[in-house]
Amino acid sequence: MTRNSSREEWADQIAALDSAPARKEPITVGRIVGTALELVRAEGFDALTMRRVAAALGTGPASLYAHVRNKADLDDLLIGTLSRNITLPEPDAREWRAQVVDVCGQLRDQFLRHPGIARAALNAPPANLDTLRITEGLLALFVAGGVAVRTAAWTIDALLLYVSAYTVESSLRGSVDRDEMLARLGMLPVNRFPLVVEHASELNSGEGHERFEFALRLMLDGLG
Amino acid sequence: MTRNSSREEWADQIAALDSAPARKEPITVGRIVGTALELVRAEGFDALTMRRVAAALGTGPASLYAHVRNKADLDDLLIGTLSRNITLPEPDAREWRAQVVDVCGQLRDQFLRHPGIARAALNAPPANLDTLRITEGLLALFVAGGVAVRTAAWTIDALLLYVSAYTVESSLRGSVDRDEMLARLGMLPVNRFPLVVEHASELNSGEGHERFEFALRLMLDGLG
DNA sequence: TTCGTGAGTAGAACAGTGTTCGTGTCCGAC
DNA sequence: GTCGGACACGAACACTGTTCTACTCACGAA
Repeated sequence: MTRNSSREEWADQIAALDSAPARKEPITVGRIVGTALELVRAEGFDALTMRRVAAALGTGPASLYAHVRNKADLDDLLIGTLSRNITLPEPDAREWRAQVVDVCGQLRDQFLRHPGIARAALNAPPANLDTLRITEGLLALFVAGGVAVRTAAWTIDALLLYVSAYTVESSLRGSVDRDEMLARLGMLPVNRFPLVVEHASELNSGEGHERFEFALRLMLDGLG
Repeated sequence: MTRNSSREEWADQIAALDSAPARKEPITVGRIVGTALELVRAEGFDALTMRRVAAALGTGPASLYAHVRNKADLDDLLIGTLSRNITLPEPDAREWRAQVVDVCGQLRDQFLRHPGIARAALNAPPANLDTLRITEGLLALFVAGGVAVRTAAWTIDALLLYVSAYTVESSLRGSVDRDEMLARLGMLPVNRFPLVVEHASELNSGEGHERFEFALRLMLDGLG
């Protein structure tokens, strides 16, 4: 050990006075998922890169691959943790439909709180344990409502697909300029788009999540 | 001009005997979209790269940006051309539902023929002229069926979202190992997933596009 | 106490990606 | 015939996910 190297060590130790407490806590899957989720919440799904997560943890991207197989694997973990936040109600045969709508609403809100993450939900494998928990819970609601299992399974499939698609779309149009949209529709040639032009305002109607709940009711009211 | 350079020119001219006819035809938006679509059809949406498209056209990626604003712009053009392939039926009040199902089926097939392109459809701006043509056509069918315009508009929105989500999902699971899936479901703890385990086969049922048509009927049968 | 040993960490690099800059080149209109 | 402007494109930039390869360092065995 030369004098120089001991000097460097000395400097490192001094620098470690600040960074040590951050460096010391080991990298775990939990910390990775946590910072990733926070990153998505703050800057959207496109900002979620291995480098950004690693940097937020004070390290390089290579360190993450000891705990996570892939970026795709990380995505699955994210939607898993999101799914774990969903509370499944005790089935009540008299208002099972409202309970289903509530669960879907929870999912929607979880997804919208983390803009763009629904894209990961569409790509996630259907065998994920946490999403299966939701499927189980929804299935129980349908069974309580007296719906045949096969019908219930297919309806649940459609519902979850719709929730994902809805959240994907509505999280990338951040508060659409409805006026702008109406103006554009107004510019269309009436002979080619008679209905669209005439009912432009109806096409763009729907406050908050009206369209969302409408679609859910559409699928549920035909059952039982 | 040295002798050498004229030699090079000579060599270039000889080489041009083959590449000239390919080089001569100018790059147009149509040729870009065509080769891009063919690329997606052959190798999937992930293989759609500016570089790949440019290479297939015998040039570099920079050349594309004279005709296309973005990759996102190219994606929009692609789903535009796909939408233009949809044939809209003349509304028949007696079987308007079947007509709607048919149009959605055309869309589904177009998307599945180009695996993964549905992801672009979800991100496409709703003001696209070609998709508005489809909206107009569907709206006409609903109006012929006596459905209120606002209800029709919202239902169409839900339908198109579902079609996109369905095709996204079913184009990335290339012929799922249903046996594998059933085996995994069988390994689940019965106390936590009683319904899923018991009805595993029902959960994975559905041949061809049965689930697809079921979901469409689900949304349509509640109307009118 | 000393010595591995193996898991966890991380720097550097690779093959890709979308996109832009500046230079070139060639065709058509004056 | 000459000029101008649209088009084409090589090179480069800032990114991305991922892997290779060293390297540290705490823990248990001899």
